[in-house]
Amino acid sequence: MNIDLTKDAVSTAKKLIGCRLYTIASDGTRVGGIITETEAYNQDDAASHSYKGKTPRTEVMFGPAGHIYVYFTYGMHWCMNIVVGEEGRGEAVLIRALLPDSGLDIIRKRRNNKQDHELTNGPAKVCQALSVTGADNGAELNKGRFVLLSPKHALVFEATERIGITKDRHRLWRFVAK
DNA sequence: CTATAGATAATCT
DNA sequence: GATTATCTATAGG
Repeated sequence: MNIDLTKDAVSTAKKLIGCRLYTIASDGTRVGGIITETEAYNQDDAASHSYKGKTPRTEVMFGPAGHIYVYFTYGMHWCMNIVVGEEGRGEAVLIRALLPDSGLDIIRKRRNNKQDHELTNGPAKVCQALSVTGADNGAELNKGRFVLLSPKHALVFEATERIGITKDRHRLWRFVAK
């Protein structure tokens, strides 16, 4: 992994498109694939959990880059971010979608045998497929069960408005591979 | 294919 | 008490 995660959230969110993200299953299988959709959040952004400063929930966001920030939402879903930027700035990149390329059997099982195009095309689906929960909050990439690898090939992407937010909609901080 | 309702609990006001 | 960085099932075109 040679991506520099200590740059700002917007540029890092773009660089993460095409990277490969996996978690290691209990049998050693790598489960995950190529990141195809990300969103950037930082402390100046009213849509960000870090906007109002450090709280018990957002503590990890204000820690060092390269750790995982996991949050629970809508009463039933987990979503995962990669903490980026300089420590203390409260920046992170939400992993919204993957193109699975490893551990497909495990992913299908965890995702209740959904159609292939619906396995990991949403942030809570990614967490379910990679078995990420609140227990993983604060974990460090490439140390424990999380693996992040550089892209094999650069991907073309576009910038759009972020999904599911009501504040600061105008920022084009969602990045989607074409 | 699009549109919409309902589920359901942590977090913050 | 309101909001929420969502997903699924279902109804309709």
